[in-house]
Amino acid sequence: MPSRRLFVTTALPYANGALHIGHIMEYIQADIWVRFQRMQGHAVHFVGADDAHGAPIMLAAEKAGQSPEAFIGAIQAGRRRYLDGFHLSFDHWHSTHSPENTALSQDIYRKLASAGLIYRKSIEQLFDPVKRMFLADRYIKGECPNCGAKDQYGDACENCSSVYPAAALKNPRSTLSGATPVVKSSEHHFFKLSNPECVAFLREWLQLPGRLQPQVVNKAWEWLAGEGDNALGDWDISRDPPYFGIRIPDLAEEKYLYVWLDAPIGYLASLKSYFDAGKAKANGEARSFEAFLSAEDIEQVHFIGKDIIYFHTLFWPAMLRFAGAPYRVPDHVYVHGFIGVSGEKMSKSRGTGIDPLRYLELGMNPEWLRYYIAAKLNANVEDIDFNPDDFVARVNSDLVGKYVNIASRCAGFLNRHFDGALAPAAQTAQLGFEDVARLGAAEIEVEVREAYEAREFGKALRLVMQYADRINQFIDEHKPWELAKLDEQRARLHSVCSVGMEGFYRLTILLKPVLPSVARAVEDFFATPNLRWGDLCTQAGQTVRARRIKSYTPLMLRVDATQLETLFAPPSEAPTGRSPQTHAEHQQHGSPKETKVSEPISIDDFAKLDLRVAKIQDAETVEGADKLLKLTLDLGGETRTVFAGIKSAYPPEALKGRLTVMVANLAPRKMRFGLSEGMVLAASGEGPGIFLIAPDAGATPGMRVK
RNA sequence: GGCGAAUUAGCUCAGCUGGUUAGAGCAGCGGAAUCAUAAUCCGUGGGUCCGGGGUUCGAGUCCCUGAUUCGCCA
Repeated sequence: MPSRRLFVTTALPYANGALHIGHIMEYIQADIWVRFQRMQGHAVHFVGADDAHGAPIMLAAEKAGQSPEAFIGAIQAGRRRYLDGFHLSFDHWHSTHSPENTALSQDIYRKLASAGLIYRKSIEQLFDPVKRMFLADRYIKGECPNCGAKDQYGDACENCSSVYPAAALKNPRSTLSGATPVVKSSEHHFFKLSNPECVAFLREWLQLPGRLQPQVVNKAWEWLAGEGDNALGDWDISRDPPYFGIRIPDLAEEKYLYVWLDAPIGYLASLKSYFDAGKAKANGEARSFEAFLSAEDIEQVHFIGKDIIYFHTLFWPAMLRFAGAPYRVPDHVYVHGFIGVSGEKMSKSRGTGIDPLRYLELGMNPEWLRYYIAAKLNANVEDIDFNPDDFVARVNSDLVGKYVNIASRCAGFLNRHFDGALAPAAQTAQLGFEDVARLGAAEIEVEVREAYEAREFGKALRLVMQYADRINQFIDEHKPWELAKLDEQRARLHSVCSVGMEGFYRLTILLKPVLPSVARAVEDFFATPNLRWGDLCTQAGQTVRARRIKSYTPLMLRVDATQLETLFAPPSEAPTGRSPQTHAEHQQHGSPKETKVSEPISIDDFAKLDLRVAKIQDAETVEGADKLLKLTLDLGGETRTVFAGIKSAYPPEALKGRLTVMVANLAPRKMRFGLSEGMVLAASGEGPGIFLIAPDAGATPGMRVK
């Protein structure tokens, strides 16, 4: 069988914030697919990188008092914890702010220019005279020219839905400096996407059967085939200084490539860096980066979220196609939906998100999440929902109750009575059991394989769990616990438990793409390293390699409901300006608010907050909660109980008698440990440490903070 | 406003090109078992397939229309 050679990427996370559950979901999806491909014996080169350029990062760094390089460096340094924590098997992780990306981006720019696809045109834009920079629509606010609504962004009105150029806003102001912007013109560089040859190419590229999901083709086709006002426009790919990005080459004037041009090139930059570091060679790829990239036998596969279809199905293939060799167009762009929590869209500020790092810090098993997400994923562009009760039920029932339980219920007998040895195949055959585990696997093997290949993970896992059901039924039917009481049934006992174990072994292979760490433990348990798909041994007469087990220790624990409670406990620290779920932060005007400071609110909004000075009467640890302290707060007459996630920062004794500030009108929240009637304010950042807010001397409990 | 997607049991979801009494897992209920991390096994109730029209011998599946939700566009 000719091995496939795959170059796989996930969307590059924007380097202005921590990874969130949406990123992790995408990485899990891609990682499962990649691990599955590796188990088939295919060569996979799986890379990621940080998307590190653009105005939002420049401004965020400035605000943090850091150089952009230092800022993105700190963000990038934090990635490893997530990638390792969730068993994400990237072969390499790089950054778009790198020599490789500069060289490749400039090379692609030059090639597009010499292909005649880049032209220059002067455009007028609003300019912030204080910050001395041009303002993207997201940095301008004013009154809607149509309905007069206040505080509208520079592109569209949220109130009346009308659209307008930023310059049309009444009383515009820069959200960066507060200054009134002025109109100023500048020469921009455009990529001529409307070029007939380019459009023709895209039509053909989009339509290749199997390249894209049908929904994605339809969407892209809509953009491509638009006419009149909906016609596909050319793409503005330059930015004026100050800008954190890559210089446009061969140009006296200082201009930069728009971040969305160099971001996808980051896929290639990461691959190049991976080759240059010798890792490709170590991974069995002898060719050079250029030779590999342009080779016929390579499949280039991108996993992305639905928010960035536009860039990956229009600009990206067009850029690559018209830049020419050694660049090649993507073979597949696989698109997934978003993940929500309990039916709500993700929102850190509303406390409904799941912080992946917190998940890990609570000691929750990453493979629970991998399994749960896999069980809900299919090949469609559909949003999925994280439902805590569903999560507990699925993980505990499928993984612990069904799968791991099989090993647990057979291992005791095998170790006690047979010193861990599995029964010889011949004996099992003689008793008529030989085919139960093998046939069960054989029946689903092709379907499971095809489901993994097609990213229908939910379907794959449904089939696998059916097989686990069969093995449990088999054990139940033959009742080893009764056989164990009768000496003359020894052979029968041995075979029944061995068949159960062989079923467990095969289940492990089928689940290995999803549960790599459990699989490793099982490989050790059977002393059969590096299980591959072929180890299923589903052909008639085949027996699995494993013939002996070690002593059994629980391979996976049940989800502890208190962990989930804590995971969803309202963050007691101040909201930390997390990035939203989308991967397209730096271009989506729909979600511009999270870069550094939250969207402005009115004084009325603020007035809704009833902040009070509170005296901490009592503070105590909470049994069963790793991070919580139970605080009894005196509001000057009224007493409140609040659970705060500050245990790591403050010993309870140190808090007693202190004054702090609490949100007094926060809706009470029922937690496992009791009712929390508000929250205390504390500061925290990317690094460790939680810092409780305290009023100056003289404040007394019950005073309102405003 | 235009275009598109979604809406199936308490929960999470399957249902391919229209074809017999609409399925699974979990939860529920009733039993069995006690090897196993109270896991497992057997049985069972439960659905105007969002509403309303229509096409058809036959529609969850196709068409029209309305509602809700979510996208994209302008």
